[in-house]
Amino acid sequence: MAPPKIRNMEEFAAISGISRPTLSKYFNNPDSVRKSTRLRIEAALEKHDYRPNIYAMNQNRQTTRNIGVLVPNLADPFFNEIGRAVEVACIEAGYSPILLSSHGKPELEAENLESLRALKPAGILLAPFGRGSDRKAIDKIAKEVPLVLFDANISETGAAFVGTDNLQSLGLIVEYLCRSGAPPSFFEMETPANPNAIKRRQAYQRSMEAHGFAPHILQVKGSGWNFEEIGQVEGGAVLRQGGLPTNTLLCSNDRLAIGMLSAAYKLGLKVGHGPGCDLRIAGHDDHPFSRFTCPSLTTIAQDYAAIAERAATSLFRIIDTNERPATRVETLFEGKLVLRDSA
Amino acid sequence: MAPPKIRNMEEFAAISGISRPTLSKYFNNPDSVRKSTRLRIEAALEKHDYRPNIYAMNQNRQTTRNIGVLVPNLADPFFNEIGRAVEVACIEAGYSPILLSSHGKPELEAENLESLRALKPAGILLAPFGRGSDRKAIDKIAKEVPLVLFDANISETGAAFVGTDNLQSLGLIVEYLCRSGAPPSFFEMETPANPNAIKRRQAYQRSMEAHGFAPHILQVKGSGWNFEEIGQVEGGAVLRQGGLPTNTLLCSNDRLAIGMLSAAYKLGLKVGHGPGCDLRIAGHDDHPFSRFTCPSLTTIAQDYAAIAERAATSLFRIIDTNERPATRVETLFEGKLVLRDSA
DNA sequence: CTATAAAGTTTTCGCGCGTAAATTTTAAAT
DNA sequence: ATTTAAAATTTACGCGCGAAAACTTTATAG
Repeated sequence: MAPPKIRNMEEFAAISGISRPTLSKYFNNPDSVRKSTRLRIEAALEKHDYRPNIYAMNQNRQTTRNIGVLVPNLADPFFNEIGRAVEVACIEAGYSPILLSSHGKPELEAENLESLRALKPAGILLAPFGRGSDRKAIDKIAKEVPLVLFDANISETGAAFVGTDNLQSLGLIVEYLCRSGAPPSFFEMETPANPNAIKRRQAYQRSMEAHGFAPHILQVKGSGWNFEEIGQVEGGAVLRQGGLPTNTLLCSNDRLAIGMLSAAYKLGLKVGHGPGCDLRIAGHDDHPFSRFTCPSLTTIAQDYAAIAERAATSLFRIIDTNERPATRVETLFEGKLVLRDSA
Repeated sequence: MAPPKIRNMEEFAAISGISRPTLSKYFNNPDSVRKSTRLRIEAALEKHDYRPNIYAMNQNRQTTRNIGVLVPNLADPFFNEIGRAVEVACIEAGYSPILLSSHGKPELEAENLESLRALKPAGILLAPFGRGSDRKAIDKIAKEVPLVLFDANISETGAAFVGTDNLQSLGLIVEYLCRSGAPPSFFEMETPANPNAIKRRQAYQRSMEAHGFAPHILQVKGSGWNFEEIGQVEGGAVLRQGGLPTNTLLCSNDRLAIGMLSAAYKLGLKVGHGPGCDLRIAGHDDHPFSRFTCPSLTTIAQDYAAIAERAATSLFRIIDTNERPATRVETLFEGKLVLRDSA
C-alpha cells in the first residue's frame, strides 16, 4: 500500500500507467478491455485500493447498475428469504441490488418507489402489496424503469410477473387432506390484502368441488400483518365456538396457522393426524418456523429460489435487450407438499 | 404539473424565480433560508415536482446525509425490529438511513462496511457479530467515519456502545425462576459468537451464586444462526438424556428456547409452571414469536426502542459537533421480565 | 511483411451540483 | 427615515467522472 492515497481516476491512471478513459471503460465493464490490460489494472488495484467515486460515476450515466428490490415486509421470513435470493441473483449478474422493505405499510410502498426512482435504477423488482398498492404509482415508475413483479400479481402492471401457482399448490394440499382424512375447511382473513390469498380461496373452492365436497370457508376479522395474532385470537374463537363441519382446517398461510396452533394448544386440543388427535391444521408457504411449531406444520413449500432467480433473469433480459417484451409474461412455479405432524 | 419537465436546478431556479445557490441551500437545509422564500420554493415544488440529482449532490459534499445501518441478520426478528427503529430515528433526524444485513455471515460484515464506505456516509450504526467480526475492518472505517455500536459490544471499538444490561436482565429472570420454583440450568451454545451470550452466561453464574445455588451450564454443539434447529436437536438430546439437576431451564435466547419447546413437545413433556407440568423453560429477548409458542414463552424483553433511539442520537451528536467524545460511553438499558406460560 | 481491425491514448467537453466571494436586496431595529 | 445585519443574487470555479472524436499503438491473420 502506498502512503499517498489516490484521490481520483486521473491519479490512478498516472500511477498505474493506464489512460483514464481505458480505466473508465474497465470500471463500467471489465470485459470491455483486453485481457492483458485488465490484468495490469487489477494488479494496480491490489496495490493501491482505489475505488471510483460512485456519485460521480452515476451522475452522467443515463442508467446505473443499481437494481431496486422492494418487498412489503422484510420482517416476514418469506419475504426475507426471497428478497435475499433476489439480492444474490443481482450481485451474481453484476448489478448492485438495493433491498427495501415497506414494513407492512402500503403507503410506504409508493414512497419507497419514489426513493428508488431518485437512484435511477436500471430496473426494479417489486413484490407488491396487492390491494393496498398504489397502482398508479407503480404504473408511473414502470413507464420510466423496467419493472418486474414477483410473489403477488397485479394485472397488466409491470413487464412480467413471477410467482407460485396457487391453483396447483392448493389442489395439492386439498387432495392430500381429503385423501388422508376429512375434507378441510378454509381459514382466512375477511379482506385479504394479498392477491395470493384470494387466489388460494378460489383454488380451495374449485379443488373441494372437484373432489365432490362442499367448500366451507371461515373468514375472520383482522387486517394488517399481525397474522399470528389474528390466527390466535380469531382462530381460537372459531375453535371455541365449534360447529366446524370436519376436524380439518386449512389456513391461507403458515402465519395464520401458527396462531391457530397456539390457540388450539391453549384450548387443550391435540393437533395432528395420529390417534387421539382432535384437529388437523395445515398451512401454506413453509414458513421457517413451521418446522418448530407444536406440532410441526404440514404445509406447502413455495419454490422461492426459482421465483427469485426467474424474476431477476426476466428483468435482466429486459435491461440488456433494452426493450419491453411484446406480451406480458406470467410465470408460475409449482408448490411442493411438505408433510409434517399437524395434518 | 407542467409538461416541460425540469431537468436541473438551474431550470427550476428560472421557473421558480429563485436563484440557484439559494435553492441549493434550501435542499441541503430548508431552515437555512428565510421562511418567506422557503414557502415560495415549496409552492413551486408542488407545481413542478423537481428533485435534485442525488448523485450530483453527493459528489462534492465531503460528507453526505446518509447513515449506514448494519445488522448481522435481518431475518432475525430482533435485528429486524431494532434495525427498523434505528431507521425511523434517522429519518426523523433528517438523515437517509441505508439498512444492510450481513445475512448471518460474518465475512459479509466487512464487505458491507466497505460498501458503506463508498457511500461516504455521515455516520455508521453497527450491530456487530462480535467474535466473528473483523475487528481491524471496523477500526479502519471507524477512523474515517463516526461509528456507534449497538446490541453487541466490542471493547474499545467505535465511539460509543448502546445495549442491554445482561447482568441486570439475567439477574431478573434467575431471581424469578428461583423464587417461583427450582433454580434453573442454563442452556446455550458451546462457542457463542455473540458477546451477549457470554455475558449472559457469566451473569447467570453470578446470579445463581448470589441466591446460594450452584450454577449448572449445558453447552451444546452448533454454530451459525440456526438457533431453533440447534435448540430442537441438541435440546432434545439433553431432555432425552435426563440428569438435569432441576426441572427448570433458562435458555440463552428465545430462539434456542423455541427449539427446545419444540423438542419437549415431541417428547410428550408438558412445559409450564402449573400442576402436572414436567418442565419449565424460559428465554431471553422477547422474540415476536414467543407469544405464540406452545406454551407461550416466559422471557426478558429488551428495550430495543430505547437502544435504537439512544444509539442514533449518540451518533447524531458526534456528527453534529464533529468531534469524537473524549471517553467512549457505554449505555446499558434494563430488560423487563415478561411472564407467560412456559415458566 | 503487410493489411486491417481492435484496442489504447490524447484531448476536450459537459453533467448537476456545492461552494465561495462580491454585490445587491430585504427585513428588523434604532 | 436611517442604520445595520441578515438574506438573496450574481458570478465564477471545480468536483470526478462519462463520453465522443481524432489519432496512435498493438494484435492477429494472410
